[in-house]
Amino acid sequence: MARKVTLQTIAEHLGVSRTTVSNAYNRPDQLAPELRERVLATAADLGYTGPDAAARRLRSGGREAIGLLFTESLAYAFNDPGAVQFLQGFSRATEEAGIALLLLPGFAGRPGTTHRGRERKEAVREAVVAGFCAYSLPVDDPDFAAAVERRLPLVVVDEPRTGDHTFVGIDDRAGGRLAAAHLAALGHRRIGVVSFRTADDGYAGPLTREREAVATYPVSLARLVGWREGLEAAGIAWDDVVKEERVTNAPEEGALGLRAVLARAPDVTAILCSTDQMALGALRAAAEAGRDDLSFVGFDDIPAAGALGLTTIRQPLMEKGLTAGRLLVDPPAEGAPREIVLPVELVPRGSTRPA
Amino acid sequence: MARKVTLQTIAEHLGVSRTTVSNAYNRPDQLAPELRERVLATAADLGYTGPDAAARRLRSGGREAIGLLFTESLAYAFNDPGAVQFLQGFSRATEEAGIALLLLPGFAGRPGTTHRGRERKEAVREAVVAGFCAYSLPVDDPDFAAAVERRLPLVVVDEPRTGDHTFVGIDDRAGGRLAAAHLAALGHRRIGVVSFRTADDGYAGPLTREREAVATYPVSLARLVGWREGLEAAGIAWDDVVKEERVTNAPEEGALGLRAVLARAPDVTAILCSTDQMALGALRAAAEAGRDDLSFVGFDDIPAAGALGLTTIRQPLMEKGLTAGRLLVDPPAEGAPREIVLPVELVPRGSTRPA
DNA sequence: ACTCGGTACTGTACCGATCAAGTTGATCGA
DNA sequence: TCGATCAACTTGATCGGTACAGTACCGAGT
Repeated sequence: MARKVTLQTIAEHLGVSRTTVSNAYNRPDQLAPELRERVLATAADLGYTGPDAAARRLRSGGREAIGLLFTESLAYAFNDPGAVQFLQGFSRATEEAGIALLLLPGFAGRPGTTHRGRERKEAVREAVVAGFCAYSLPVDDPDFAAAVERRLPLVVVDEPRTGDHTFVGIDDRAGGRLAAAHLAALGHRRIGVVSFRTADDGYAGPLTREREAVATYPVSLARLVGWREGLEAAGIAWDDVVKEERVTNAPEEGALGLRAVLARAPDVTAILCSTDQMALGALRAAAEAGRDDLSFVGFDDIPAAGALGLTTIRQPLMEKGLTAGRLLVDPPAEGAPREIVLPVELVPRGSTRPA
Repeated sequence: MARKVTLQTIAEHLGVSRTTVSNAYNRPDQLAPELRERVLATAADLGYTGPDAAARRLRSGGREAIGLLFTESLAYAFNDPGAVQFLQGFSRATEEAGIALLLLPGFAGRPGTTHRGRERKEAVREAVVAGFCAYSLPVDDPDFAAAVERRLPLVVVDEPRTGDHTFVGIDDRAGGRLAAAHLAALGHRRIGVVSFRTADDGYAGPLTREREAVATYPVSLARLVGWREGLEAAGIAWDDVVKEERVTNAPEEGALGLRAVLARAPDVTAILCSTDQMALGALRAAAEAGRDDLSFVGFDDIPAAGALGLTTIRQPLMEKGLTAGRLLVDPPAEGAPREIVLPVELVPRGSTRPA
């Protein structure tokens, strides 16, 4: 294959120096307009794609992008209203600073790749960024480890809350308690739970104590614990609660979860869901099954929750993104890592009624 | 300020060579585990952030990201369901190739920046990417010009369709005709139009022939032309149509547009909207004004359109993204630029009724 | 005793540009 | 006529790494 076209190639073609060619691009006032034209023309001829961005960055610096690491595939993230809201806030922060946003590929990988291939880890190592944001990654995520290794400014959103890194999130446990207390106050005693996955093993089915014990998704777990505390405070035993775990945060999964709960315990009167997305699916599945007597509480308060009257625990999704973004755009001076916990709040709507 | 910490710094501290330190990171098998530990330890001490990504990329290559350029601010894009759907498809393509996605900052800029500052142009020049996708940019966009200058693989989505670059889009004009013909077929004769902006001058108000003439947003214009052709084919004069132009693609703007139309022509029976987002706002405003006699047709078929029963022109948003992404992930061999036009289709729903 | 192979490192060139400090030759004011 | 100024380039160093080709040393095989 022919040698790569560089400034040098063009310089030789024209019998001028590299620097002159460089100036044609970066300092038009430094050379004769006529020569500049010729440089640009031969550059076009030779298929030169302009000064190599990596090289010029090495020499001259320039503001760097911020890398963003998602739980799952990007394609999934864009399907998750919560993630999109987060991105909206986050991008506002980077944008205000004139900084680009590098979305790292998720584990979708190319066909032959294993679950979480090395590709993504490589991508993390190669990313030309000034810092990373890890959005809701499980505790044992190897990509998160790769990001930590880069030793760049790092902000963790939601999980994994290591204590060693700047953190932005909410008090999921308190949110869970609010949701459970709300149902209990309405007189519900037979409760079902549709939970987001607790670990990355693809399991779907009854959520056992054993699974709770080894959970690698702290947010899922914290919500579970919150529910438990809220229910127990009202005298409802956790073991009497019918719990179903599903894999992804999508309406269809919520629907499946609800059906599983109803199959095991047709007498439940209220359902706690890990997320609004799942709750909305469960809501629809309940309607389809003719069970419009059920109450539902979600979590997150995505826009659709308001539109469809879902009672939920609100968390400030956009603000979370904005806060995380700002922490990366100009990282605070050294010191103890900051941990920012944003408030949650119960938003009662039509989906919950007295038992 | 102290000299920047590099491989060299660490090498000197330990009395070993640069290469050895480099190997500690990249080829652990090339040195004694014990030494490697020491290298990593002093690196940590000195606050070394690991081998510089730009430098290593310069020397060793590595797969590069794809840059994405949006119409407006990123924060806005994430608020636009159409853009999000596009992103979903696009990211699936890049992800399958294990490539990262670089979202370039929009013109939100930092406080002191002018409308479309140089910052963004700089960002385009500095972006370490293998190619660009321009998503729905106006014809005179300077950032688009900057991207063209980079002479990297470039795919234009929707606009500006230059003829010189690979293009992915739809036949907006045909879509417009379908929408107009649908209303005409239902017997509507007094029609109102709520249009997305035709130029980047911040204008909002009646959409005149003069503005149509100087439009810099070809998609807006094509939809207008399509409506016109469709209506004229049914014997409705374009000048009799009450047209209002609004700035951004958001529900509130659609609501404002509708109110303006009704103020000028309370006797309209149907409304054509440039986008579903605007149509949904208009729909709500109509309900608020007690005008539930009006028919509405949108454009795009975003998810919410289905949920709220809006008649619309469907375009395959996700597929558009997927197609554009694939064209960038492995660019087709040289040759005439490809122009891919995806199909549109009328989706009749509850928002249109006979006059 | 001598080659052989392997381990653990070193030295130097080079990646593709930009930068700071020259070098030229032409123009110009006094 | 002479030095000063300026426009239009060139030279060599440098950015922070990695690749590649050694070198030095050591234990094993014959």
